[in-house]
Amino acid sequence: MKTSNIANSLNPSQKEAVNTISGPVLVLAGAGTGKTSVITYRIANLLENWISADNIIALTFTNKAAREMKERIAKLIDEESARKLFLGTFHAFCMRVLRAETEHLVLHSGFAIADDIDQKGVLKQVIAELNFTDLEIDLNVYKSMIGKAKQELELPDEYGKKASGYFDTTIAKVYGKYQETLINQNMLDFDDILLYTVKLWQENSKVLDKYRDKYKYILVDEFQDTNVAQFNIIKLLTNPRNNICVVGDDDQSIYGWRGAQIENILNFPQYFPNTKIIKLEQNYRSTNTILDAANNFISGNKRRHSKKLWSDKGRGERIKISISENDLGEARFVSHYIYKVMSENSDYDYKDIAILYRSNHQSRLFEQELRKDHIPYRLVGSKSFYERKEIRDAVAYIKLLANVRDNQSLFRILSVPSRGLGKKFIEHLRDFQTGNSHLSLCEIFGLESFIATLSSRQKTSVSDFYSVIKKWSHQFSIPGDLANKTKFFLSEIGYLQGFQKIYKNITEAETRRENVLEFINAIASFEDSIDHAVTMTDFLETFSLSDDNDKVDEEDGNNSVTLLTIHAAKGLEFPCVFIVGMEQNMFPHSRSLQEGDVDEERRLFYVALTRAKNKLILTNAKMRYKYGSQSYQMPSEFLEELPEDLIEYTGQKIVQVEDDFVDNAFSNFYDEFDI
DNA sequence: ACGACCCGATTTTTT
DNA sequence: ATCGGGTCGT
Repeated sequence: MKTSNIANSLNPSQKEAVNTISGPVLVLAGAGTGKTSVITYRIANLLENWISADNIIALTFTNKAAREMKERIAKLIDEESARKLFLGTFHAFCMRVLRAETEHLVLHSGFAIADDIDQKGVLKQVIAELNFTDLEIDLNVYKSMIGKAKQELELPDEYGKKASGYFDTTIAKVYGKYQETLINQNMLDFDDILLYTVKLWQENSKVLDKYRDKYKYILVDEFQDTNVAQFNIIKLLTNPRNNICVVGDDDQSIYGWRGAQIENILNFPQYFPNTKIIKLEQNYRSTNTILDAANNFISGNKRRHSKKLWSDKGRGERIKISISENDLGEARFVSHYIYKVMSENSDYDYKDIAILYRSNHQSRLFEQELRKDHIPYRLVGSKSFYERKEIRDAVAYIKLLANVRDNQSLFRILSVPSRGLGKKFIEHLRDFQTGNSHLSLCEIFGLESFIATLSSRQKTSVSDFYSVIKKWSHQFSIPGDLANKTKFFLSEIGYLQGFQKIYKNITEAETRRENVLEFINAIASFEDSIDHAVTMTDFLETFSLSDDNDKVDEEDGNNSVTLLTIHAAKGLEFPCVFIVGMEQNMFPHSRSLQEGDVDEERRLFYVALTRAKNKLILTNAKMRYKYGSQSYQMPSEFLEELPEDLIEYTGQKIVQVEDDFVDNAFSNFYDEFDI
């Protein structure tokens, strides 16, 4: 890459971010300010300065971000360097470390990643074993408390030691046993991936030094989303050189509920003395009307690095606000408005339009109305192909093969299709294991002494099942030919044959079977994408660590309106954006109002506003059905903070109002709006 | 073992 | 309204 190249394509702040090679750098990259360009050019510039590609590590949160950056970098530098540098997610990087350092871990080689469902299964089992079933603590509470502890690097005994109340001690006990169970099954969960890496490095300086020596230049994307564990990974890796560049936007920190510590970016200059702070404020996306509204709104938040976005895109149109009588009216307004936009602007396509909402369930009415009006749409983040029951079952089968100690997978598929081995049988199996605890449940199937305790019908079932598992786990220990082997295995184990038995509706059975075959195709294309023979463990790891967008076939490079949550919209942009459900308790969400932490909710609105390039339409309804009954809604408090001169109210003549709320006391709240 | 029925919850979800 | 989980009856 030529230095002149940088000069031509970057603005002065971006250049500074690219050219400040050593020492800690904090790049505050507002929405749409060319953050990705900075990271990619910065990497190119490091290489230009004779820094070797394998001394560079760039960490992202999503595979998508990593992929996009790789593509951009590939255009700037030579392919070999692009291959040598590490550019990937925190989790992918840490898995690489853990696989390489397995000897220092409590896990054995070939350990597997427990997904959400596995975690819940293990928890359920643990709670039962501890006789905590009647404690009225929801499974998800255990899960999130344990997750939080792990993200904050607290191991079970530390957590137990500082636990005081009954609640905490209960969580501590479950946490301890949960961890034990996972380890016994040679598994780790997502949070463990980070936790184990930190602990490994903290406890083993030789290992840490190895990685410190290797990765001399560190870049982190979306830094505002890092949690305690991730911050520690960075901090450990960076010392003592401190050649670290983090890029992020505190105003777009919307994952606090998932453990992200906004303090990491707010206090970065304190954590890393002599930090150079670079603000990117020139926006390449939106009109100044939109930016002013966003700037003005977010300046209401106290704890933030101040910045003010601007662009050279002129004033643009005012932001529209539409108030409908009810939720259906709102959906119809949006659908009709889309029609209007499309007919008035020949340069707009359906794909230029997005409908953003706070919670997923809000999509329903919009889908309904868009369908009615024959407007093509696509839903982002709905239940993916891989969440379907039949796919999960198929995955459980191959997970069991790759790791016979995976009890959750065993339980899942033991009765799919039914083999006469049900709840009673599992109980019996568990009892038997108590005396043979060194063996996994699946391995017990091969024990003569166990077979002897079964009825003749069960004997046949168990030995048939076990012999197929045994045969194929041997087959799968040889790398390569995964898709074919999977097909034969699933067939022999009776799964591919069993669909009519599982799903009595014939067409349903056929569809599900086709889905599984499609999944096998996905395995095949994974194999094709790698230039050497791969193992099932390789596939499963890539599968577990990949996000749903990856997994979903990119069938639609199509032209349709996008429906998605604001969270899912982060990082995206659209010429025309609708933000719907602008009502108190919807947005801001009632939960955040109860918990008194509206700042993150405000940042979420900021993210929503800054998605729009030209047209921005905010809508709400005076009444909507909530949980099956009517609820009168007040307008969102956020609307009050939009400067008068940037907005205009838009009529709703096209909306046929079904119900009459004129006498309703709540409608007074709308008097202040001059419609 | 499996399906019918009841109850309760119900924000967001990068890996 | 709707979904998932759990229980109960067959």
